[in-house]
Amino acid sequence: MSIAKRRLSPEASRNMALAAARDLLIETGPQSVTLKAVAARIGRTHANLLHHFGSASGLQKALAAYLSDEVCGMIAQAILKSRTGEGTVRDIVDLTFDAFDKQGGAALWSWMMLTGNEDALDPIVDAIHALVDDIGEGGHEDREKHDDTLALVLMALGDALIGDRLSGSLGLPRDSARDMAERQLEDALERWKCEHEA
Amino acid sequence: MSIAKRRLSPEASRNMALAAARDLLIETGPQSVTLKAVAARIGRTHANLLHHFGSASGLQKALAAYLSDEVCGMIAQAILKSRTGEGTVRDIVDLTFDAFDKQGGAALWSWMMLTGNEDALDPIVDAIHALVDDIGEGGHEDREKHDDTLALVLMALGDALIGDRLSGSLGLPRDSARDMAERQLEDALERWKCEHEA
DNA sequence: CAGGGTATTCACAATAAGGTTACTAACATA
DNA sequence: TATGTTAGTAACCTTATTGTGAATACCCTG
Repeated sequence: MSIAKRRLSPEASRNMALAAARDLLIETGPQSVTLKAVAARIGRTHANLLHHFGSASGLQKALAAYLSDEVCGMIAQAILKSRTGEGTVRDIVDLTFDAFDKQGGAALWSWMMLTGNEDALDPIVDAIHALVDDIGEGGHEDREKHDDTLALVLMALGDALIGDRLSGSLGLPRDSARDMAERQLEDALERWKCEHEA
Repeated sequence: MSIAKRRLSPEASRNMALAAARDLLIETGPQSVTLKAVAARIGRTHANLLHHFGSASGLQKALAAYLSDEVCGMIAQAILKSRTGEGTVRDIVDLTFDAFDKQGGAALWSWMMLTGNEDALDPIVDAIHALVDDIGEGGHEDREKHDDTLALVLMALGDALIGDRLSGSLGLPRDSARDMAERQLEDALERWKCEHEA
């Protein structure tokens, strides 16, 4: 993870730190994303991170932007692929769920909300905005589809947080939520197709 | 909130503390549910809470149990009412969403998950289990319905955490998620009715 | 009323996190 | 080579939170 000994460029240093912070977030949860822990991962001191990010919440905000870009980029790809027929609806569902689950989106986002660090949420919201703009080429179809986007994202977030525990408790297989989301999204697309042809 | 000066019974003391902790959780988020802050609310010292709950995580676990009972009780009532025709599907949706949103369920639950305090989740899962058992009198219809329960709860959790921010960003009214959940739940009930009659 | 149990507090310690300041040393450039 | 800029560090501070142990003061029961 940490190779270079010293005197990295500011950008390289920041990127190393952000990657380490992301890994830490995914592995051990948001509470362990501290200046000291992140610094230790890249062989630096916590004072060094303060030098680069200004403050602890500065690091968090940068991490939010970093993660949002990474994740929204992947989702955008999946949606574009599904549009040209290369990908399926299930791909979109899986990527969205993974973004929140395996890639730490849920941990980060809900942590920001719960700790009231709402500034750090701006880059996330911006990224989603860009993603939605990216997808809806026109503008006529958007409003109806946004309902389904909302439902998909909310389920993905909820599933990442408590899906494991809850589905287990209900006696359901682990990917029930994904199945549900897929079904609902397909219904919505079909409904939209019908209306579009009429 | 705090009237009695001293020497409450252990039970009364615990209940006062838990109610204060719940209010604190709802008003200012889980991070502010500290021994000191809760103690201040009821005119006690943090050492006193340690005496009653053993440790900080003991308090959290007790709070989880307290909240789960409160919340699941309300939902159970709504479901039973809807069954006798006194209540609507929307009532179930609203109560579930409120349980996570206004009553602090989302903050508490996701906090427990994110901080890895999974022991504290047991009472929540137990309460949900009891709720589900309570509702499904038979056993034949359960498995199909559990899918919809899962989707409802996941959306409610997600909505409580980021619904405000996300629906705003998508240009949707604040209760879009509730509308979606209501629609999906009604579809599910109708589907189940058809199958049941056949 | 005396006594014991215990709810409650006080004073203190330990830890961990963010932050500040002054210093060192690498790199670019004149 | 001299010099300014800045990545990086070490040492310290402040604060918040959890936790401990001894000491009080209340209340019930004998």
